[in-house]
Amino acid sequence: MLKKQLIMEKALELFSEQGFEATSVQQITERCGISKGAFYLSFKTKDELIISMVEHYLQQFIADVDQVVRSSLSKDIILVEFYKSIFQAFKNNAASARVFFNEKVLLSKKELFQKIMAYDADMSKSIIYMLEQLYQDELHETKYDVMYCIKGFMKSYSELFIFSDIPLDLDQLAKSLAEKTEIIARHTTIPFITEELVQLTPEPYNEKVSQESLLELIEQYLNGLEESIERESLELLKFQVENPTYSKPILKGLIENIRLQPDYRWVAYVIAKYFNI
Amino acid sequence: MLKKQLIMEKALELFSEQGFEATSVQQITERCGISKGAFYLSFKTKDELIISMVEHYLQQFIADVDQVVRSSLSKDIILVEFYKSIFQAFKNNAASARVFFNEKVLLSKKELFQKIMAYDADMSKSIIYMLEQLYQDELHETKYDVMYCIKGFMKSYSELFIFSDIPLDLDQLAKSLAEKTEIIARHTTIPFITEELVQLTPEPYNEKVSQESLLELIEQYLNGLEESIERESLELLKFQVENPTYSKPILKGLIENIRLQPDYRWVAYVIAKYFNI
DNA sequence: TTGACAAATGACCGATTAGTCATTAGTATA
DNA sequence: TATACTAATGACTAATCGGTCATTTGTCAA
Repeated sequence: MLKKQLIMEKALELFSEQGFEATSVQQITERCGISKGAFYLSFKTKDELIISMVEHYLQQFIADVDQVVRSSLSKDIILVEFYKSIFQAFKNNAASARVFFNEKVLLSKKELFQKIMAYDADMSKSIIYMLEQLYQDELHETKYDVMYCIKGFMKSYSELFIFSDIPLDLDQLAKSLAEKTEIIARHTTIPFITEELVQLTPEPYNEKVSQESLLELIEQYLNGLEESIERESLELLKFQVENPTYSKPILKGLIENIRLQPDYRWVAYVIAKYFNI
Repeated sequence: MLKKQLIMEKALELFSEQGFEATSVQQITERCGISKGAFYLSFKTKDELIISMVEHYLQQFIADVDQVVRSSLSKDIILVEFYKSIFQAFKNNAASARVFFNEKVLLSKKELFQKIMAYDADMSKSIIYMLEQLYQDELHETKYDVMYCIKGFMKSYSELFIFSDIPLDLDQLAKSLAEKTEIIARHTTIPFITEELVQLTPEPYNEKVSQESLLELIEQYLNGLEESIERESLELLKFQVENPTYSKPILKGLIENIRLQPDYRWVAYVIAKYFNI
């Protein structure tokens, strides 16, 4: 487990410097100070490595954003907090962002392409959820356009984090983009992304979380967790997946316990989705 | 010259299908129906090929956009025409866009990275020029933010062309984005990209066009041009570069002649820049 | 100290790559 | 036809790649 993390860290550095295809397994193992054989004890192939890395990064990102979106923050600050969490993530993981948001070589690997599209759809859903909470019926036809604009702001402004090292005022940035979003939401009258258009775009194949696969996921995360409140919470939740008896508030509380552990936000996100919380 | 074009075309197909690194020179030559040796008569290395392709594509794109921006279209339609030209380019070159706007492997090649940044800066300048024409002093501090938003819209909405084949109404799209741009420009009050921030970002090394290099470029384009009004115009302009005597309107007229030939928009753009037109 | 097992090694393999160059094919001139 | 020149070929090389596996090293309990 630790070896896997080491490899992923060092590989990220190298991919960020040279790109995925241009980095050899040899180079990765050299930087890790391990042998080539040891690499293949952790990952079956080089592709499995990059897939794991992409999943890890995107899962964190999506779970982070979703947490803000589903939080009970008041309407007037939720947009600001939304942007803050996004760019905080960019700042903290500039190297990852460089590799995964840009290196679309990844897209030529069909398995990854599917997954990335699915994660992107998750992100879209979170944004739409936020917009619906914020504006309810005020946005008639322009909901999806506002969502596209938000994603455009993210893409455009994230370059500041990816291509330069200038220290940036995240609060100011978040405020500025929140205002822009607000303005677009309030004033747009000509929609382009209509409901029909959304229907036309092929729904990315989003593995619906089965009870089985969720139990497997939880088991996997339990392995990395020593005796603690978080572990107990996760164990309780595992039983609940098999045999639900607790009320929603209790479930939500248990999930929040898990979310406190940064590396466990993804499993919290998936469980919350499973219980529709 | 023709061989080069053939190679670039077929290579684009393959890169679009498999990515750059995953495509071998062998595959390219096979699809072209030529030998491996013949490839190396046209390009010194595989890298030189991808660099040429990126340059060709970006040059077309930038020259197209700049033409609209510098045109004498009335203020109320220029934004719409601007977006129309951009997405027309995306539509016509979806394959190129797929490869060059996304495959940022390219960025790991430092020479290309520099060039792409320089082209991006050209694009930014065109957009800023347009905004200054449109809003003059009405935009105080938010000029650069509006520019970032425009680039964000481009990035976000271009996905529709890159990841799906749904037929899209370009007019509607252009109108919708023009409205959004207008709204942002009129209402934004909280800037983030300040003049100082722009000063801080390292000016991309933009080869200033020397007389020599311009003459070389013109010569290169003259080779591909048979006897015609366009050729005569370009020849006249060549003499003007060496020894300027004509007035601006005449120069502008000659440049417009060149621009009529689609493949020659780039040289027209560079000459116009040289003469400050 | 021994023996049993797991963890880790790195030499090795077949496949593939970018790039070269001696050779040939094609064409224009005399 | 003979000569001279360029355009084009593809077998070849040296290097590198992802991945394997017989072997060694390290770590336990007995």
